[in-house]
Amino acid sequence: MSTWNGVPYVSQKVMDKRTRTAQRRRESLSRERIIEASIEILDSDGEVGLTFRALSDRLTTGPGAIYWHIDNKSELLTAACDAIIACTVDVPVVGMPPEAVIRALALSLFDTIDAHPWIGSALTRSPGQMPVVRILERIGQQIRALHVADEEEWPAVCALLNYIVGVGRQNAANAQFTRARDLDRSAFLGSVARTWSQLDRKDYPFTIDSADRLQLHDDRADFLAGINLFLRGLRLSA
Amino acid sequence: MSTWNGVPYVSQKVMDKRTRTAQRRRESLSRERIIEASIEILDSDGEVGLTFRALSDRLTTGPGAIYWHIDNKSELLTAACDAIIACTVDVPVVGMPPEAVIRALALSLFDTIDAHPWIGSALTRSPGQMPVVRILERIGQQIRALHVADEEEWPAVCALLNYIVGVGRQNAANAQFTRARDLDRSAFLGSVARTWSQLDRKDYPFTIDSADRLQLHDDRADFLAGINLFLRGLRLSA
DNA sequence: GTTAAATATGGAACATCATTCCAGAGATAT
DNA sequence: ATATCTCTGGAATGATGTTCCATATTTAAC
Repeated sequence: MSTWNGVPYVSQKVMDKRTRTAQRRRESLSRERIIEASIEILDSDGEVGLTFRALSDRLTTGPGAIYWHIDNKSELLTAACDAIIACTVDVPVVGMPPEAVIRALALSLFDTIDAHPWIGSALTRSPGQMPVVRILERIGQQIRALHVADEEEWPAVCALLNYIVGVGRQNAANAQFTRARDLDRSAFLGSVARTWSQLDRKDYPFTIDSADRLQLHDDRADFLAGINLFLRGLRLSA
Repeated sequence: MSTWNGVPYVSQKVMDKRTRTAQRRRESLSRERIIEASIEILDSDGEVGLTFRALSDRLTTGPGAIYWHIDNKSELLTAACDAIIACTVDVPVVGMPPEAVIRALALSLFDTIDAHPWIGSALTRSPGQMPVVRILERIGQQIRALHVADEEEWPAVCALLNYIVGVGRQNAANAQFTRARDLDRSAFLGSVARTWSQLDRKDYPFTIDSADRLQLHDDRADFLAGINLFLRGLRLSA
């Protein structure tokens, strides 16, 4: 069963058939159910927890049955990611100025990736495909509304998109790094800060001074500050 | 043999002994030689090509011998990444204004990640560790030289760092995606553009209009444009 | 209503990977 | 000379993504 990302992937005919044959299993296997179960596993056990064994256990089936509905693991991750991004990107827009919408959109994405760290890597894995395109489109519409110079439009959207996804991914990596070592956030930051402060001041003056700030800093606030820097730069050019 | 990233990892005593026992193998195995061979494999066959089998074949030894010098694959990737970043970050600074140094630094990193796509993911994998700290320090010093408001300094450095690494990673993912499908860059962009232009204009007006620009755009120029947006925003605040 | 094809299932098998184990070789220290 | 440490490399382990296939169920054709 082949599909294009994010676009309705089952024809109406197939859908009807599947509904009628629901008795084959108590709950018939379907792409939706597989993605749903994948998201549950990803949220509870992280990216490493999603194996075809764990997945077929949860769905009480074998790996072969899953492969009937899904091409491979990469596609599964992208689809799971898209299912969540599709909701995230649906942020109220009514009558807000473009810059406010961009801020809201960015924060919404930040919070979502924070809640589902595995999304970060999934987003990078599938360039030009649905989940990223959803974000691209929303940002693009708002940048257009800002009436930036024509030749600045595309680079600006690219930069924002890359920044948002980039920070999200980094946050995800931090979370994963922390989880893998059975630490919490402050313990993780503490250990990094300790390492930094032991560096040679001659070579790493800035990093050493940053060790303290690192422990106090607020990821979300820093993220927003970066967005604001972008927006300020854009305003100056317009 | 345990080590802290990037800091000299063999005591002088051990080093001496190893030099003396070079006859054990024609070329004695060492952390350096392993990292060197890893970089060669990574550059020629990409991240998926670096397996312990391929590595021990190239070094004509077994996996066990490698594990005597290296803790695990993740550490190996970080070390290989650091070996390259250490050179990359060493960009001439003499008498250039801070903004110019930042631009040079950013472009140097962009080009390096472009030449060694595997660096992109390696950078994200090890938050707070050596390769990233090298970049953090260089950017931090330049932002300091810009005399930004104190509370803006850290967020600005964070944003720049995340942007640079984020774009680098995305570029790497594109390259990997392209390579995995045996395409070249323009073929890849072409297929994405084709997909985009088949979207529903009602929902994706911006993306559809971007399909053409996508094929013509220059990654490096767009990257630099993003850097400039940042710098402009910073200038406005100072 | 019977039959042939299509759809769907799940368990076994396969190839590959990172990693561990271990028997032993070479060098050093006593 | 003997015991200890350093280092090697091949074999074994366990887990993974993916493929294969025998089988069951449903649909389409006659």
